[in-house]
Amino acid sequence: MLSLLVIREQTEEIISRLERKNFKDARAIILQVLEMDNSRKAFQKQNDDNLSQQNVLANKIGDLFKAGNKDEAAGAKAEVATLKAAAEEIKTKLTQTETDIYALMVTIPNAPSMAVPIGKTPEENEVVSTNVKELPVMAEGSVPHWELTTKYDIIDFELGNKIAGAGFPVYKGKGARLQRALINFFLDKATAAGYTEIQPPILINSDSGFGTGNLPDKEGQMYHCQIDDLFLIPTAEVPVTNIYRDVILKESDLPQKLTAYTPCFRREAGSYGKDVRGLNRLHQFDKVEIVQIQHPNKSYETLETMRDYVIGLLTELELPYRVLKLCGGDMSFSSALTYDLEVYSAAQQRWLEVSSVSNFESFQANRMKCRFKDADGKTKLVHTLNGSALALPRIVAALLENNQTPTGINLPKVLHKYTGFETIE
RNA sequence: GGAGAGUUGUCCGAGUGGUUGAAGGAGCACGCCUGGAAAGUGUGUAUACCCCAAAAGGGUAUCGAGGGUUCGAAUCCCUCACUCUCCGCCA
Repeated sequence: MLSLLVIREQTEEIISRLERKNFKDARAIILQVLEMDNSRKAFQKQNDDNLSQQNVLANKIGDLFKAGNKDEAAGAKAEVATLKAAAEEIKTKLTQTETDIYALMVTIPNAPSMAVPIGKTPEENEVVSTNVKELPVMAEGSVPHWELTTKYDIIDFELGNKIAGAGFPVYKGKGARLQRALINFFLDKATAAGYTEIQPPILINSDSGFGTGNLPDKEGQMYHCQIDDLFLIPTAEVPVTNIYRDVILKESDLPQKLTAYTPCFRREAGSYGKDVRGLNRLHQFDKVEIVQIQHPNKSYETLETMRDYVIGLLTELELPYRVLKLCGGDMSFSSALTYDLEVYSAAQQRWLEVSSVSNFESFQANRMKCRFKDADGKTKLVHTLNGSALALPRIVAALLENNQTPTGINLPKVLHKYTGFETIE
């Protein structure tokens, strides 16, 4: 969530940034937060003063008892009782105000960077770069990936239905091998780029879910193991970023760069139709994630680096891609600036999102209490960033569709040493 | 799953009701000492919120988490979480 300090100090800026995300009544809500915070301060002052007096009396009573002065001690006890009675009401007001502020704060999305394009729908996202001059047209006889997977018997959706349900495909033979190859390729590349590989838990508790902004309100997106009150991760971002929950780093520790491969689980409640056909949208999928914890002054240049890193992956995979800077209306709740990377599927004649790279600024850090000590010894919130590098299913879909020939699918050269084969036939 | 022990600051570790935010030690930072270093020595070394224009200074809270007893709790009671040991089960 946004930090109250920032809201207080940069009120106008925050309001105009929130308006960029089409956040309704941004001004009214921010001003309300400030007003509530002012009453909170007043209540806290009263409460602290009251407690302070109680402490003074408690010490005095101790001394009186030692001196054997029981009568005076009894008088002081009566005074404390009076203070306590008064404290109860103040304390209630304070707690209530804090609860109200918190309830309001968690509903406020992150304020977008001023670089975010204004807009409401995905059509208003800004294309910032692409390696596609003209949209490729598929050769005659080309088919979408869900036909190819059956033709070559590499992914079995029906079998997955039997075992778990729709959206849980079974990868077989070269299909399974291709998954493993991509995971290794992505992890090797990330390691070479300076990221430390992590294998995190793929179940998380609610504190972790809160830290990255997946809870509250987005429970519906995650699978929940009720007996143990644990959630299956929707992305490695959650366990990996939460490594830094309640941590105070040294300035020299920044940046922290981590990568992790995990399966990801998403309920995708309400999704249906041809957009979810085949590999386009799954309940379980594989993804390699990159995460950075960075100094606030450097987070945006880091975001560019991470975006370019992902572009490098797509280039090596020889896929047609484009990079979008998301407009205010299409951004996630927690993000301050997001680049989406999409690959073109000529067989489906549509762009498929394969990566989302975001700077959360201090939004997650504030929830997680991840801070660093700056040169002056002051404790400040870090900035967190992450990106998919990459999500497998749509990459696989694009690889299959774009590289199909009548006799088989030719895999890009970089993958050969990982797969151990060059074509799927 | 059964039985027992434990959870204190960056770390180790004292502390069973009264200036204990917390002894002592280590580490770290800065200074002195030194030709330089080690040793020695001095000082400092949590987080959040609040008061104060700011600094200085002050207040409140925090000894796993939450609740209770008490004028007063790291210290007593209850609940929960986690860790360790032994037994059982098991990839």
